[in-house]
Amino acid sequence: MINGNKLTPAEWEIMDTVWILGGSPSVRDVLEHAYPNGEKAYTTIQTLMNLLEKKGLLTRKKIGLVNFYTPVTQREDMLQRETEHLISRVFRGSAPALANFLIAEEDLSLDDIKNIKALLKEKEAQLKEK
Amino acid sequence: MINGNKLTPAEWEIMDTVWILGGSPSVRDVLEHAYPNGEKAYTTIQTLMNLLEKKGLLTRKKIGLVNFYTPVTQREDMLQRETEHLISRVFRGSAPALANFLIAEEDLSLDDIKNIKALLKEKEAQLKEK
DNA sequence: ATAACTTTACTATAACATTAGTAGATACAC
DNA sequence: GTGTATCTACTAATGTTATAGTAAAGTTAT
Repeated sequence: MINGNKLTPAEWEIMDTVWILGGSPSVRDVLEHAYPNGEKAYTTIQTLMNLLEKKGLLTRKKIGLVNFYTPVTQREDMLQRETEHLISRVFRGSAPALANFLIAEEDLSLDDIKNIKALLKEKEAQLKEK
Repeated sequence: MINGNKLTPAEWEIMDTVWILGGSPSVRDVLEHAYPNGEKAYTTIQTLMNLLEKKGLLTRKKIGLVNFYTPVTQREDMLQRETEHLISRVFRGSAPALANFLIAEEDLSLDDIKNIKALLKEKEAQLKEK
């Protein structure tokens, strides 16, 4: 979990791009992938990525002139973190409440439901095993 | 959905307290419920609640000396808004992805699973009906 | 070896979020 | 009716996030 720093929206966009690109992208890599039409300045991304290094979410290594940034966590860790944040803040700490809400309010197809059911079955078996 | 303004954490705390209290609480009501040990100053809450009025999330009505603030939206609208925000930002727009993650990664009890199954069954019936 | 380009490090600024102080009005207890 | 407390409206200070400019250094193509 690295540390308690919450990712800001701009930071999340950067991290997500880094994860999508995979490996150790440079500032330019991220810029071109995330903002292909110059929506943000090169130096903006640079500043943010250096900030993310300071926060411990990226490490960087200079090769020749260029810095390459490697993510410290997996994207999955962030899913966890963000989901738990939603649950605690909005669903008052209840994961089932979020699950219920999802099923009741979000558009799920019959296929989706089938998948979820299968997953539940698995999970159930797992739990009973103990 | 009122408008595009995203609730900040401090604002969310206020709104949540207003919803919990129900009706049309005053600044003092919110302060005492949310920060019973003087964690924040009266005027801080006041400022925030007036801001929330400006943003269109609360309306206020002065009775005698005191302002009473009424929420414009239901808490459920916010659940929706926040959940969809998470889905789009973190789960790349896929509600089923969040559902899967929830089941796989969050601690659900056998009872929880039973409940979810029941809900799914209902939803399924609903979908097939059409 | 110089001009054009890229990258870095550093700095600046603007916007937004958070917190709270102060002055003046009103209410109330006595 | 005067003192105490409460509330409002207004304003200010501080912190955080987001954006980008500039100067200097490295790279490359001619």
